[in-house]
Amino acid sequence: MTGYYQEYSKFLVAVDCIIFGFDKGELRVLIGKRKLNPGCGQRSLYGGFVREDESIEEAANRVLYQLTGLDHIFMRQVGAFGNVNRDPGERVISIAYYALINVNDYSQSLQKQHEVEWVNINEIPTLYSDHNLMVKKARKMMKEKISREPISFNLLPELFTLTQLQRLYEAVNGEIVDKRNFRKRIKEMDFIEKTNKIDKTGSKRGAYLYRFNKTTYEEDPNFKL
Amino acid sequence: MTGYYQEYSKFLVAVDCIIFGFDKGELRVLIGKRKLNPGCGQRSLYGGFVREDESIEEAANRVLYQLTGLDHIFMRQVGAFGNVNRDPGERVISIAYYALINVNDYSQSLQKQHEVEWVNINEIPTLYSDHNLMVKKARKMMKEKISREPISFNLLPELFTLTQLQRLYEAVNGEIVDKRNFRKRIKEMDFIEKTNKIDKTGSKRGAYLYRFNKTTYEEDPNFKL
DNA sequence: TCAAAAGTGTTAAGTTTACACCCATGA
DNA sequence: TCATGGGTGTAAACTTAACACTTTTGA
Repeated sequence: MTGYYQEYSKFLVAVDCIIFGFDKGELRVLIGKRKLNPGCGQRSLYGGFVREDESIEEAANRVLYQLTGLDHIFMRQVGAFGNVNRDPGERVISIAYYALINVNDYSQSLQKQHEVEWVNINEIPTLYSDHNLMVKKARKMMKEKISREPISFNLLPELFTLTQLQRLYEAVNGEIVDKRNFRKRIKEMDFIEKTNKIDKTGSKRGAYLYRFNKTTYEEDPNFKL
Repeated sequence: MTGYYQEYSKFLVAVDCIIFGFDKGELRVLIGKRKLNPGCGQRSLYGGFVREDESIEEAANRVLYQLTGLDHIFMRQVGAFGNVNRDPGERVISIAYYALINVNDYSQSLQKQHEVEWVNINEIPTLYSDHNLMVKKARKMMKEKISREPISFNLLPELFTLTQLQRLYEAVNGEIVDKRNFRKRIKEMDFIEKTNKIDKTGSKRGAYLYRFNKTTYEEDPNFKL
């Protein structure tokens, strides 16, 4: 023991991830099955313990990488959860992070391997420990942020149609919006660029594909949806 | 050792408090001097280590009580700070909380005893470790919240004038607002009640004192400033 | 009597909302 | 040919912002 603060208690610290995805018009969360005892087999968020040589943010990135094979995932801290008995095994302080990923980037095989599945945000089952609370807070924070900052694009493919983008906002906000009003606002944001490519998978006529231009956004960050 | 998770590392966990006050038209933060080594004597937020028998929220309440002698302080979590080398002594993961108090409730003697002082939010000196970051994030979160929820009253005496309330909003948002427009919006909020008392300390003429009615607010929570 | 803060309404500008039809295509 | 989703503009309602003078009173 070489520390300065020897008289104080130490705690296990974990990270838990609320991973949002958008598919078939639904906002979804990756829910897994707990691999450790106690509570082995219960439905749970995916998480892991923080190691001595990494920051909590690095731990969250590591855990996300373990699960998805993806790097540089958009991620924000939800907060620390530290009730004394929140974990039935032993005291654990857990830091929750939410992440936004494009469901197409996540391989089916890794999904099966880790026994995780996409669950509609409105149909989350009872989860291990206080994970339902974490999901609730993450959802609220994400909803706030998505209307002020252009983070929605993390949930979509690089090229997307305006209808996809609209459905995403509708799913997040839980209310449908008027198509013409929505598109009017999009037109005012120069950083949502129309390409000359057309997506024919969603309709017979086809819809123009758009792209988020980060550089243009940073020149004039006037986002509001 | 009786835990389930024996193979994982444990960490010191602390709480640090960003205590906001409003006085003489200024938004201020309580800044102290660090009592422990390393960094003893440096300017710092007030904090303390989490104990085994308390949640992190309880720890924050305890620390706030130690410092101010006040209970039931309005408090919200800012987030967890967990870089590996954030504390020069030993690895410490710290959870920051911001608190709102009425400066009149805080006795001068306790203030001297703990060697803390109110510092204008725009003149915060370099603080220990990552405490400047914590203050910055706390300020941002508080600013967001104060315009959506009626938390400003925690910074004011029970009875306050509309000018005081306006100055508070101006200090938090960093911009002055039009008096007539401000008062118009106040009038629409029934839970900000005019009393028949008059404060004569701020002007010769005197100004009506108002009060926040929590019950009325909860019946119709239509706050927006 | 005058300096200093309290109190009070109206109008223009800007933003948000409501609303309906034609288009292109594959089945 | 028709069902399906793609694409487009205008007017009314509402919200926000700009703006100036009178009142009260203690020094």
